Amino acid sequence: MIGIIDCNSFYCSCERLFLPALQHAPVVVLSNNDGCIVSRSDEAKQVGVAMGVPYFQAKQLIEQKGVHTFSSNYNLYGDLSWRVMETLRQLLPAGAVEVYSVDECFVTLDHIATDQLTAFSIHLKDTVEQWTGIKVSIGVATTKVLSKVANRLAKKNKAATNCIMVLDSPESIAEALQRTAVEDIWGIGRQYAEKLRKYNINTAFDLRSMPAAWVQKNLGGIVGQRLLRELNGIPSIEMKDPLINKKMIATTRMFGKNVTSKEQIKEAIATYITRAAEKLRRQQSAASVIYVFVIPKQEHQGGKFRHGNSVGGYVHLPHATASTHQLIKPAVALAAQLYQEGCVYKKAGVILSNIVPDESVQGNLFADKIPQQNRLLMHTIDNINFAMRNDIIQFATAGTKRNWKMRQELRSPRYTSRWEELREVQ
DNA sequence: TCTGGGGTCCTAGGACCC
DNA sequence: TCTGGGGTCCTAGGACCC
Repeated sequence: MIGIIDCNSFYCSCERLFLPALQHAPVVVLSNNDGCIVSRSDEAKQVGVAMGVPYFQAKQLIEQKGVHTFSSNYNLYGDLSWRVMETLRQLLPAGAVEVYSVDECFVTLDHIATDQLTAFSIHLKDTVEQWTGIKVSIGVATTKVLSKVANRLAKKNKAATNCIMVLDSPESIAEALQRTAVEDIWGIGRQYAEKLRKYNINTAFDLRSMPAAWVQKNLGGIVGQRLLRELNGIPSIEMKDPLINKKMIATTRMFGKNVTSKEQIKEAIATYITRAAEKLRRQQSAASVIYVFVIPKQEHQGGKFRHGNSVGGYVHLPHATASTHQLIKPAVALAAQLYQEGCVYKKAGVILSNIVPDESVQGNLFADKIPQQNRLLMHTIDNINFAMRNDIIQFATAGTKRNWKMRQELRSPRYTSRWEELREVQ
């Protein structure tokens, strides 16, 4: 059997952990740049704050209902996420935990007898809560998709389920599928949901009984096939090896305010490349393709919000590298090419791809030899930046003023990862 | 006035090969 | 006037996830 373990309102729970007075208060956390609402406590949901709406639209309701608001604090969430996952790794056999996102993981439970699954799930949930202070919900079934169905229902009916649901009989599975709308199935997004509704397929139960050929034709070929098999209890989405490295690494940001000068664009791209290269080195990889893009401000024409069209371009490097300064130069040159005088920019980003393991970087017959002393230099900079604070050492291209940086006006202290921001108790 | 960031997988279609 | 078949590789873009 497979379980999915999911932290309840994760970002909000992290914020509350250090402010116990907010334990039962409505809380929301905003996306980067204080743009949208990305996490809500149950109390915030109850007073009617919707998920994903722009902050400025929800602001009035938030103030009126006394909802506590935080900018996102990824240092804090990342650290607490690690603690939750580490706790689970200690409670389960080696290799049984697949971290799926910052607040979720799949676990294999094949070593637990079927009639013990509920008791064991309670044990996992209680231990995580006791060791980390974070509450989780657990769904268990024969496939990933079905465990997601179980998890969602458990979380929706906390009082009745104690946040745990095990689907271990054909009857319980059928009932759960009947209670799940198509758009709530893992793998069905807006487009597919709309299509399914048109064919009068409204619940997961309806979808499960569709013929394979129909699903193949209408739901993205083999993606749909896999989903259908999973709904029918046949495992078709494998557990992933957590050690597999990323195939692309992106760093992209909205600007805190409108950006118009070429210098600012170049600074931003240099800063993003620095971040992306750090991520690259952390997984001991090197990249040989750099994609750089900028997004101009969209002309306002009423109706639905959308970004302007992204303007971007590639550079293929002669050999893969993880050195910031080897990446920065071509990236900034490309940014300068993309820049257009008189244009107002809202967002920019870099994506590194063609990623290979660092030790097996292919030599290039026609390019100069790779200077090896870079690696030691980069390693030293990473260590100093990690231990002291971000960017105590940085490349000059990245700028010193950075007046384009994102807004984060409501960020809580990084309680668990910075000495100078430790929680103080009088 | 103000709308996030970072990923994965798959498909279709073009270029190119013999 | 007549113009094949089969395959691979690459890229752009779509759909999805949290």
